Amino acid sequence: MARAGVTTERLVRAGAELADEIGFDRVTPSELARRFDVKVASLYSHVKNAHDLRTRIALLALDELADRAAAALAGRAGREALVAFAGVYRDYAREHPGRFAAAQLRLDPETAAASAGVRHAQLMRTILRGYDLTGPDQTHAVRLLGSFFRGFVALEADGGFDHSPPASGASWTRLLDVLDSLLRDWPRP
Amino acid sequence: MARAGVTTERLVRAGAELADEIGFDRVTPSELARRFDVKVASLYSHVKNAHDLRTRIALLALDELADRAAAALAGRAGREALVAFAGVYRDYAREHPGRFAAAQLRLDPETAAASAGVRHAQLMRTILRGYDLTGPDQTHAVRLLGSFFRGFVALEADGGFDHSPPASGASWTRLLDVLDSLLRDWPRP
DNA sequence: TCCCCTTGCCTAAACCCTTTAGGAAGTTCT
DNA sequence: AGAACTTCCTAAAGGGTTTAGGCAAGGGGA
Repeated sequence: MARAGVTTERLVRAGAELADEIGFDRVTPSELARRFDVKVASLYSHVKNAHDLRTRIALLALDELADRAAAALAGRAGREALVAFAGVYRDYAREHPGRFAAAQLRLDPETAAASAGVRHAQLMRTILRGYDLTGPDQTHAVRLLGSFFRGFVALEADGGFDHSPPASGASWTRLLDVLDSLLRDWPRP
Repeated sequence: MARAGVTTERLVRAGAELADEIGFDRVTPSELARRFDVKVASLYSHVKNAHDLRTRIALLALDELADRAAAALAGRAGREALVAFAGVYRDYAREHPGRFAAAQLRLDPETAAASAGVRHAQLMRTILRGYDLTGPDQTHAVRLLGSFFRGFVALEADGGFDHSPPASGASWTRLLDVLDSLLRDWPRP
């Protein structure tokens, strides 16, 4: 009987595609098996279980995102870096809604520690090198940016900005300006 | 045969409790039926289907949140209002993680329009009455606050701030100060 | 080349969740 | 009490998840 050539690698990659097509929550071993024209049970040699599959997709997404962010930040600083990083983040969410949803899967602490989430934190600190922030306030600023990016993109994805002007893109651009200004002129405690 | 006294109301309320106990994604008709000591099929007289149940829980959470926010904002303005609103939001997420997750369920446009989400937007505008913001920048500011609140609380819930100091609470307090300062001194375009 | 061993995929089966159809028992109103 | 309605039930179909056990394809070694 001919082999379909399923591997963990290909499974995860296909799962990511599938997530972008039909939504991360509908990515199931069953659906994937259908796509590979293989019986469901066959997947369980490559992936521990459904949760394992979803976790691997999440890790893939985090990795891709960190790769793009790193590329975008190369050679930039300050405002330019901020805008570049933010653009990567938002574009990824729009191009790959399923992967982006996956990236927000809650990971258990050990998995999270080994994930690209750590790289993300590092990259954010890189952005701030262009501004004059030190000590705890640097961490606070990282958290402000991270929260804003994540919150904005999530709200946008949920259509939260659709039913009143201005368009979400206008807010995005303007708010990046505002944040740049805030970082340059960070209030003293 | 004795009746269990199931109603849509009690079902949704129990579903919300359940969400806080075991997570919103694990709230299922089956689990609820077990809690009410009733056969699963019996629920379908009170609730259209699983999705309907989840939507109702989401609407309940949005309503509760708006109620609390409205109460907290009464008689406050400016910085005080900002801190009060933010506190309500974060406390609710910590006290009721399942309900909070439910509140972020993606609703179809009609349902969303009829939800308390609209009240939320209104309340945020109330906060800004204490600051000197008009026109599009007022909307941008609302979106900044909404994105930050949502993003921060989500990241905090996912344990994103757990593995490096300072504690997330310190960032929260400090960042509210920073945002207050930003709103008072909003940069010109 | 032949054998063997690993590995990929299969069948079978158990279990749980969702949803619909149709029926019986309890409740309410007249 | 009888009619009408509501609540809850049984039965059954349809999927998704997961494990156990088996057959055969493909690669490595004698």
